[in-house]
Parts: sequence; C-alpha cells; structure tokens
Amino acid sequence: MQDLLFDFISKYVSLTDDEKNAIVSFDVFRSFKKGTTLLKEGQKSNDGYFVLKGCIRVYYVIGGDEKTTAFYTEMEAVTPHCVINKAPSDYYISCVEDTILILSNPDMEAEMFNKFPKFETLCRILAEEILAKQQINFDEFKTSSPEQRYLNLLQKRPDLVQRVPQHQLASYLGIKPQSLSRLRGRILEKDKG
Amino acid sequence: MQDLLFDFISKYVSLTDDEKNAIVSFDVFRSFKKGTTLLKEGQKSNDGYFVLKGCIRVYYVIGGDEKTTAFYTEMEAVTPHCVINKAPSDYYISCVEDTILILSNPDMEAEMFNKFPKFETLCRILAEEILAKQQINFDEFKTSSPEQRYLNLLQKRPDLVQRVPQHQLASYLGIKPQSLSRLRGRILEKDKG
DNA sequence: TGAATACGTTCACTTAAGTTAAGAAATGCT
DNA sequence: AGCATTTCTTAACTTAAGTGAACGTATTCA
Repeated sequence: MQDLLFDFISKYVSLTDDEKNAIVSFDVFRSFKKGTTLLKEGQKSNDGYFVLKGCIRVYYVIGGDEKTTAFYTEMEAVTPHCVINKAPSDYYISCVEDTILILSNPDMEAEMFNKFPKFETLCRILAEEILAKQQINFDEFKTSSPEQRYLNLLQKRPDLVQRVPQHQLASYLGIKPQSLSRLRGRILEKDKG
Repeated sequence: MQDLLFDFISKYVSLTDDEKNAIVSFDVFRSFKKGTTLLKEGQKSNDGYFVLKGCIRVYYVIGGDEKTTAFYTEMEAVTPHCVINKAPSDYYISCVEDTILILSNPDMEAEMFNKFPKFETLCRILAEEILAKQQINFDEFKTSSPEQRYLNLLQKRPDLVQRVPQHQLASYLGIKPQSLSRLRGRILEKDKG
C-alpha cells in the first residue's frame, strides 16, 4: 500500500529511505468504510486527504438537498477549505466507497518541511499542478453545455460514471438528476438514429 | 509601485532588505497598453503574471468566438497552464486595461528558491490559498444558476461588472451576451415590482 | 469626420433544463 | 425474506437559456 504513495511521489522528487521512514513514522494510513463522513458542515478540521484507494466526495447541503461538487479518487489529494482558512467547513466530505486515505495536517507538514525541505518543494509543485488542472477543468465547465460536460466526463473519468450514484453525478455536472436521465436518453437516441 | 508588491507579500512572509533587493534586481515590473496580447493560443511561454494594476483576461477561441474564463485584477496572480505542463497554450491572455504586471518564470523562481527558501514557502502558501479559493469559486458556479452567479459577482467583484465589456462578462458567467442582457432586465423588473 | 466595426439590447422562436409528481428498480436493514 | 428507503426514470408542464436577426449606439481608425 505504501508503495503506491512512494511511486506517486517519485514522479516529483526522489526520496531517501530516511525521508520515506519519516513519512511512515507519522502513521498516516487510514481505512474508512463506505458512507463514512470525514468532515461535516460547521466542523473545524486540520486534516488533508490523499486517496490511496477508493473515492471520497465533497458536497454541500443547500436548501435541504445535497449538491456534490467534487470527487477524489486514487492518487488525488485535497486539503479542505476550512483547513486553509481555519474556519468552520461549508461542506461535507464522505466516502463513496470503502477507502484508504493518507491524512495530513499543518503541524505534521511544518515538521516535515523543517526536517526535509524537499517536502515543501513537493507540496508546492503539487499545489501548482493541481491548481493548473483545476483551472482547465473550470474553463471546460464554463465553456460547455451539460450534455458536453457529461460526454467529456465519460471520456476523462469513465470510472466515475460507473462508481458513483447518478444523482450525485448530476449535481457534479451542475444539473438535476432528472435532467441527467433525460440527457442520457437523448444521447442514446442520437447514437441509434 | 514596488511597495504594493511588498505589502502584499508581507501578509505571508517577512522579507529582509536583501530579499527585497533580490526581487527588484530581476527587473520584473512591466507596463502594457490596453488590448495587448500577452499570450496566444499555440504559443509556448514561461511567464507567470502578478497584477499590480489593471486587469488581464483569459479567453479561448472556440468555433470562431471568444469564451472568457477568467479575469485577474490587482493583487491576483496566475501561472498559465502552458507554463506548468510545458505545452503550447490552449488560450489567450490579454490586457483589458492599461496594466502593470510582475513577470515571473521557472528559472527565476528556481534561483530565488535556492537563494532564499522563504520564497518557496511563499509560493507554496499562495498556491494552496489560490487553489482553495478557486475550489470555492467552482463550487459556487456549479451550485447556482446564471442569475445567481451574476448577483454573486455583483456582490463579490462589483468593479468587474463596471470595468469589463458585457459580452466578456457573459461568457465568464457561462452564458451568451443576449442572455445576460435579458437576465439583467429581469432583475431590474423584480427590483421595481 | 465619415465609414466601418464592434457592442449592447430587444424580439420571436427553438431547445433544453427546472419542477412536480408518479411509479419502477435497486438497495439497505432487521 | 420482506419491508422501507433510496435511487432512477418517465412524463407533463414551466421557466430560462440558446439562436438568429434587427436596430441603435458607441468606438475605431483611415
């Protein structure tokens, strides 16, 4: 399991055994059952997440219903907004599947940055890379219709469409579940005709 | 002008005079006339931008027309995707107004990170903070209607609505200029009634 | 300064998403 | 296994965005 992490990191910086051991010594690997809530609205937390296996989901509760805005799957990382700005969370995070995560928090990061500056480089590069990807994602979202967004998702993250409930996918696409159903029907019709 | 930069940085890390001089020595302050194109589709570039004064705009040309996806104004920074992934740019960046920018590039950053590790900390914190803001932004976009997005923009960046042409604002809101016109009329009606 | 271009608004019409409701299918739980 | 709940789909109707066109008003620039 740890190898998954170190293989991932090796794409960005090379770690000595010392550095690897330092990570392991923090004992950050955690397993969660499907449905587990990791973060609640109103809650303060210091935990960042890196998904080793499984899928977690960010959602808001607005006017009584859930609005899903993000899914994180294997080798994706997220530091919740509430960790950055030290305020109560605006949203929930829960496990879509049985999930294995690596937890991080600012104290642990500070200690690591101090001992091994290389880790700060890693985090900077990761943040910059994720930010750039996020921007492209947002751009695509803005410049396309719900139908295009769905087709795009089928291309880019076909696994998501399988492993995630439709109604959660719908709000991820910025539409209602009924519209997603209809839209899928429309696409099937086109493929036939 | 430089003070604007150093005041901004001082919110994150404190710089010595040596460090300030190092920045200045890179001679990174640049002025551009309204309408100047900073980056073109297909072009490779290494420049990141920090807006000291003015406004720059990111847009795609899709099927012959412009889709504006971002505006950066005073004290906002952007590193184009093409700089991160070293590929030709998918989009254009141009100046909405006469603009003063600070240019950065990976070589210069590497040198600074080397001499003053504090700069890497600054960049990491900035990237993390911008990423968190961007995520909230994206979440708001996904969970609201074009009308709500416009009202939200009026609240959060009222200046933008003034300084930017309507048709550019429209695609920024994910809709057509005609729809923005109509939508604004609708809001005015409501306010009256 | 005058012609050309770009910009914003309005309108009529089309298309697609939101809403409400109902029912079928899948899932979870005891 | 059987009941309850959640999830997905369908349908009819409403609302809003997309489209194409027209028109008046800046802006640009030769």
